[in-house]
Amino acid sequence: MVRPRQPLLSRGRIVEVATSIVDAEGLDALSTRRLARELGVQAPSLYNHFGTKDEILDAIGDAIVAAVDLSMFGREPWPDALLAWARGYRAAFLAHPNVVPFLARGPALRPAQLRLADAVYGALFDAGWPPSHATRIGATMRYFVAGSALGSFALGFPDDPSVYGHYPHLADAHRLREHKSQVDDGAFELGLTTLVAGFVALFEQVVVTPQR
Amino acid sequence: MVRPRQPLLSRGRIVEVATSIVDAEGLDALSTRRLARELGVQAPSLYNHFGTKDEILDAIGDAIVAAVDLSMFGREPWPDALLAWARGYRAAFLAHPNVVPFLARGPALRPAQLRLADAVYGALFDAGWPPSHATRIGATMRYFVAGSALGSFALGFPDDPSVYGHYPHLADAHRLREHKSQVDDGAFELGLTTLVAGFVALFEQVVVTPQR
DNA sequence: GTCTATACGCGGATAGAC
DNA sequence: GTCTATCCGCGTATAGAC
Repeated sequence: MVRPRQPLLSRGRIVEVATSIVDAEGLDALSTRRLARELGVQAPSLYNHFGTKDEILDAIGDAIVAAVDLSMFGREPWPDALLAWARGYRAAFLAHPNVVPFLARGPALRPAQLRLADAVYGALFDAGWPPSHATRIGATMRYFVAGSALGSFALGFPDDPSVYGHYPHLADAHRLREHKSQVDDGAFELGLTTLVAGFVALFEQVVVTPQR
Repeated sequence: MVRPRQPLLSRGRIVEVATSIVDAEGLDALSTRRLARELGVQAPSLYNHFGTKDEILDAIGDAIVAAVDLSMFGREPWPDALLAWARGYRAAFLAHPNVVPFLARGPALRPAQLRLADAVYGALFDAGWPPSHATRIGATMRYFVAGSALGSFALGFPDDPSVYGHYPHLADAHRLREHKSQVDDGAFELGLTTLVAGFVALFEQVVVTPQR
């Protein structure tokens, strides 16, 4: 093969192709050899741009989080901003469901996460929430959004009715898969609106009328 | 080696030792060869009891979920039962934090999950919730508990202050790790009590006074 | 600084003997 | 039901060509 004058690889191109492989065929399909082949290159060449395979996966995760819209913070009242942000955050995860299990592997230095935390925390703080409340509300929201993106609730139930013989209350559970989006989206909206409404009520107690 | 009359292996013993390896050293430390060595056996012998390594991991996950206490359902009013169950569910996950990323891989046929879903859904249905609400409340709770068990919020923030130079609102974020339990437990309790309180209010609207 | 060629050790898994 | 022998793909280290 003729060696081109311009580099064949760049971090951006590697992340792009890696994301498409994971999206199409899952995390296990992403090997360094496979990725290199699709990039027209040999596997060790990747190590000129990333130290390890995990760093490539971290970069994929970072790109996904970086795509989350944060523009509502500071432009809308904090409860509306929280709602819009959470919906966008979940949508960004659901666009790359195969990556989510990797994101669950634990904390990593992903700059986009810090930008996001800064925006959420900052909006709550600027609205008048005490720091400890702002932190906990941000964490609570992340727990909920991450959990809802993590795996479909409906898909956890096989559509074979015979599975449910010994579970008296699950006689209709085999139909959950058919109504996947109603179930999953409905549960997300129920939880989201319940949380934000609760925070609005708490705001009244903690910030607006803190005296007895 | 002398061939023993009694089988050396059983599913239970395999799962037990595999769990201890994962708990002590993480998911990556669990290889079939390592597991076999600790069981006093050669790696391929494991395949007489499990079809793949993933089946072993599924069995670990199932054992963890099976340990979640469900006895409060039917014994306590549904809001109290939900609170107690959610705390126990999270505690069961936090007792085996290294397994959680595997559980995030998606739904699998894990019988203990069905038993759990049956208990939660049944308690809500018996309390008077319409099926669609009972389903969504169960899913919402699972999202939240799974998300909060998935990864510490506090540990996502490095304790090196210099990281936060460009994030105006995160000037004190390097101290989050010190207060890990306050942050993580506090956020869990905030979200949990907010959700259940919201469901109690909704119950009033949907079930107690559905007219007008 | 970027890519190729080669190689090491370990992983999951299978086939067949006992 | 467990063993031995073996296969193949994996992440990645290293050396050297350009």
